[in-house]
Amino acid sequence: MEYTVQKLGKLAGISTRTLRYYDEIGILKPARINSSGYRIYGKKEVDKLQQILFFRELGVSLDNIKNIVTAPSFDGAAALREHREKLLEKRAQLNSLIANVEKTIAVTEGRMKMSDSEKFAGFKQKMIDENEKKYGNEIRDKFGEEAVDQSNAKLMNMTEEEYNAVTKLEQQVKETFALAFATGDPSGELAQKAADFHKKWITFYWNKYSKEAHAGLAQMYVDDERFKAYYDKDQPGTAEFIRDAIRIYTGVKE
Amino acid sequence: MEYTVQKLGKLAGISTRTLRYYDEIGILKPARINSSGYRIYGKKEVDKLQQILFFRELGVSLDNIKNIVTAPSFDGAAALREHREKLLEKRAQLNSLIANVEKTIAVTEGRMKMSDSEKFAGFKQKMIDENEKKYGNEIRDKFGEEAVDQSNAKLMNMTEEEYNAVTKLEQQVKETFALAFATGDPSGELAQKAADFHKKWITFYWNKYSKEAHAGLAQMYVDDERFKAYYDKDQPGTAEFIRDAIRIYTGVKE
DNA sequence: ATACACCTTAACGTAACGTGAAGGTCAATA
DNA sequence: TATTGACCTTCACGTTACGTTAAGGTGTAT
Repeated sequence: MEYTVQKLGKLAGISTRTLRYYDEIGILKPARINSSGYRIYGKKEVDKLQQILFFRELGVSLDNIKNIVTAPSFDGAAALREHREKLLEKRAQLNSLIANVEKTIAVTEGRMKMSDSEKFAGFKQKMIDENEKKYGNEIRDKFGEEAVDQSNAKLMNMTEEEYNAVTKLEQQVKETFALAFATGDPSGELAQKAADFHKKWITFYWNKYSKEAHAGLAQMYVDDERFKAYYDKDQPGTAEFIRDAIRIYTGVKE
Repeated sequence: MEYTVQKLGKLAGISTRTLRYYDEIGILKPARINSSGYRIYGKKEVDKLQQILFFRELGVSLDNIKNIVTAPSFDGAAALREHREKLLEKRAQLNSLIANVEKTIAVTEGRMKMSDSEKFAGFKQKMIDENEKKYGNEIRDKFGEEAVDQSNAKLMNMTEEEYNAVTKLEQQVKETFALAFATGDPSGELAQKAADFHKKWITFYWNKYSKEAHAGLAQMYVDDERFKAYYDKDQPGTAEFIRDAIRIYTGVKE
């Protein structure tokens, strides 16, 4: 039995364009081309197409399918296991996406209050994620893997009360430094008060405090472009001001 | 505070290309263009970008984000609820994908036998899905919604034993018709035996049998291109042969 | 003067086809 | 025999959200 594109397409439930595309990318070539240039498929091609569509149903990319169905030595099972990992990852991402979307809906609808502990848990996780994504590498470079993991663990284990405290503290750090910046004096009372807030704030994340680490973090606010951009957002020069204030506060000279 | 593309990009953690693209599609235009043609963003744009990225994180398409952040009257919450539905659908698909992949892995690894009841359940579901996708509309047109739903329900409620029986029967139908086709006589003994197998087979799916419906189904094998393609796969003309045999068997004349 | 870090537009590439457009082939029909 | 009409063919653009050169202008420090 021989098939033209349309016949084979109808048999398999796919379009003729798909068959031409499969020919184009070399995943399924017709058995022969007749004198008019028509693609003619035979029994072997039908079977191969079934295989292709089977894997396609499983969400495998055509590129991978090509390897699976053309190279007889190719380990299809291994490819599928790898594929499974990717799918699981996708699902995990999708789950967290859905959780975030639902959270947002709940908040906008006013069904959930800001102090709601469920939302709180979600926000902590999100905060960790964001921290990791934004600064993860730099912080890891500077303080080592272990310290970051411990910091995250600490954040995860915070109670809601502690979380509220640290959030408030963060706010105070920002505000006080903004006010201090206006004075222009990093050794002034306001700036030193801000540096103290800052110390208390990081103490929530770090399990041990040292003047050196504190001063090091402050220096990073200036050195790392992303930190700097963040702190300089409203007032350019804030990052340097913070570093100077903390240097004075800790007594650590560059 | 004003920003060029790179500064804003670093602040927000995105590339300059992304900012230019957002300008291009009109989702985030710079506050102004300076004398050298540089894009200059202001505070308002920073805030808008934050919004955009927030929704982007939730997996909303830029097209939808555009509506959300540009039209002030646009109902963002409603858009999110719609988005949520899409995500849930995606997850459901992903789940069934993963289940199928795992099933396939298990089978290829020989961990699961063909008679395994878990796999059986999955296959039944897959069979229904495939039937629906391939022939659903045509069958619904001909026999009505209810009949199809009942047929599916019947399939779902089959025991494994029944399932094995129906699978075997299907095999017998195919083989016997193939042999009968070789004789060329639709009224011959073999063809009539095949028609009888076919009757028993469809009885597994239908909750009532009638000669007319049986003959009607047979006619559809010829009329519907996809059925025809399926039955003609190995031997062209098989669909007509089956119809003729069943017409004789049921005694229903066209 | 030159180097270097910025900025610009333009255009291709990505995955897997859908959707025409323009033009040849084949069988049946008026 | 000429003409439909249903096939077939090869381009080639559109889809999403950018990444990635390429070619060329701008700004500033040395």
